[in-house]
Amino acid sequence: MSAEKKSLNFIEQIIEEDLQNGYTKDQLKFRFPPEPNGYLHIGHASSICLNFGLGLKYNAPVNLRFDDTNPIKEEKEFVDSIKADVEWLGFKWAKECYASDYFQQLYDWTVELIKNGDAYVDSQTSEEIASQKGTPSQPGEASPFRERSVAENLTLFEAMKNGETREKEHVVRAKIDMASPNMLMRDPVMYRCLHKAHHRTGKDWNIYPMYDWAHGESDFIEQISHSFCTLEFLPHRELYNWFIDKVCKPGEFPPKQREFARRNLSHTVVSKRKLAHLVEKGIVQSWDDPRMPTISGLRRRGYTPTSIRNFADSIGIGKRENRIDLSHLEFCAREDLNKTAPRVMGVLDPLKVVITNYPEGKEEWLTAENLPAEQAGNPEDAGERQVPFSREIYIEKEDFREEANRKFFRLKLDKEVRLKNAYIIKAEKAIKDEAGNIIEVHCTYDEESKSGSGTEASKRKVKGTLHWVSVPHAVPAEVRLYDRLFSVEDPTEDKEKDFLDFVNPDSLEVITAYVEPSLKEAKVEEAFQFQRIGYFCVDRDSSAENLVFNRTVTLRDNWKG
RNA sequence: UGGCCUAUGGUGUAACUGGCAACACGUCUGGUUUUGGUCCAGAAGAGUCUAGGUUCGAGCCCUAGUAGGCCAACCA
Repeated sequence: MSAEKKSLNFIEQIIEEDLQNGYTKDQLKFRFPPEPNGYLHIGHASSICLNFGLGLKYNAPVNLRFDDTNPIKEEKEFVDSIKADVEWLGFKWAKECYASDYFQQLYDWTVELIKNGDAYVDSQTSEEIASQKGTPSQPGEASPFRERSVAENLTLFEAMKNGETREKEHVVRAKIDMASPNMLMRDPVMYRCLHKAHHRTGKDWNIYPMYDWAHGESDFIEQISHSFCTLEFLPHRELYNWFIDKVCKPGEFPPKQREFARRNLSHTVVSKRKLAHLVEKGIVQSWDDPRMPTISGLRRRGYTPTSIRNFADSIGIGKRENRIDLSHLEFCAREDLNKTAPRVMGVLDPLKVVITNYPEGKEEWLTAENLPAEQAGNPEDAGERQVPFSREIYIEKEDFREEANRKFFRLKLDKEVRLKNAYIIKAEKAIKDEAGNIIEVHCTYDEESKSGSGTEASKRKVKGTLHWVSVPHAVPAEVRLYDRLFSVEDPTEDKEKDFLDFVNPDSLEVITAYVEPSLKEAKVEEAFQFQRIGYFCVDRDSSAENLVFNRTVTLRDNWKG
């Protein structure tokens, strides 16, 4: 527990001020209100962490509320994926709510509004309504139906509700101000007729409320104290308050909406519509493709809940346009994985090494620790394992050069290098094919130099240490090397071009690697550090016969070789 | 022919009711290291969009510009 006071973001400042100006702590209540029409992405993660984080900080309830007012776009599949994502991130909601739970209440309130002359049924086409709306700089004009009698409005509204009117024939509008500088106040539509089954209410309703006439009221019904949304809803605030004012009786508690800037990430897109496009076009395979910035994609890529929460917390919350560099997300992945991911050895691009003075047919099982001492809080827990060693091993092709300057800490002719957890070897000869490519390296090993043996030879300082895998014991594995999905920081910046023009053609490379046999036991989603290479996790496509690993992120690499 | 929001190192956030710009990522040095990882030590990098004003003093307040964003879906 650190008592040091962290500076508050502007959202927390608002809450603190409210707490000083009359709000009590038990009035505090938040919500995360996704529309179930797609998968959650890293931007939503920010919002989830904000709202649930506030809940944790103030010990206040946080509802998970599905904004399901549009049956044309919404599906149960998305409800389920959203719940799974929020849970996976590690948050618990107080209540699972649905805007559709409030359809009756919304209907009753609308009847009241009509009776009070605050709403009316408009029987024009959407085009007519749009043309009367005016422009941001010119006032709109009133609908010819604006002064319809209360009785007629009520009759029509009832008919709409009962499905006795056609879709598009009528809408209900709030009667506010056609000259308002805020376009949203120019008699916004509250209800439209949709003869479409809803994923929860079935065929009960033929009218569905619009966002503005549902969201604030849902907040009010649930007695949410602070309703946080992204900046594009700022102009909606006036309407939000107008509606709340109509339903909130004296003594009742009106929620307040406040807005923050959505988070953008470099080299990707953070928009449900664009992400859906990537899936539909087959540019990625699914919503949870490991290249997707969706929560399910990041999960499959190997990101941990902790890493995502740390990311959200560390980028903070603000009101200005932003684009967080991908390297910051990657840092968060490494930071967490470094502490927890067992170290293993795998060779991505193999070069065979024959240790000529090692007896043919001999094999040894050497001890390797799963986590370096400095990472293993309790070394007992991390444990150690045995890795097989033999006369023929694979090393990484790039780890051998016939000659190189002294900055090259790896294997070169006539020089020594340490094999991690094993022996010190010296390169004697490079074997080449007719084209001159090195296809094999012959080495000798120092039998006395075995790691952990405690001999003088084992303690010798050699500058380089290489990872390796014994050839006869090597397990082939499919490894999916992922890179940024887009080759530019902001694929949407160039308005002349389609964002798809900037897709990185090399965002996925599939290779066969050779890994140590202990990995045969690896379970789906388990994360490992392939030493000297990066963090990898077991993909859900993996099986005992065909291991599949996803590269989450490479290790940081300071070598400018 | 409008209204609203925003403007701090390369990036993202800070700077309590005005008191000589901080933290993280990234970059660069050096040390440690059986991972060119981790860890440790250090450095460079903004004088806070511009111009005025208020003030003993302004990134914070005021005015006017400039730039970017949002607003005219029976979407959310």
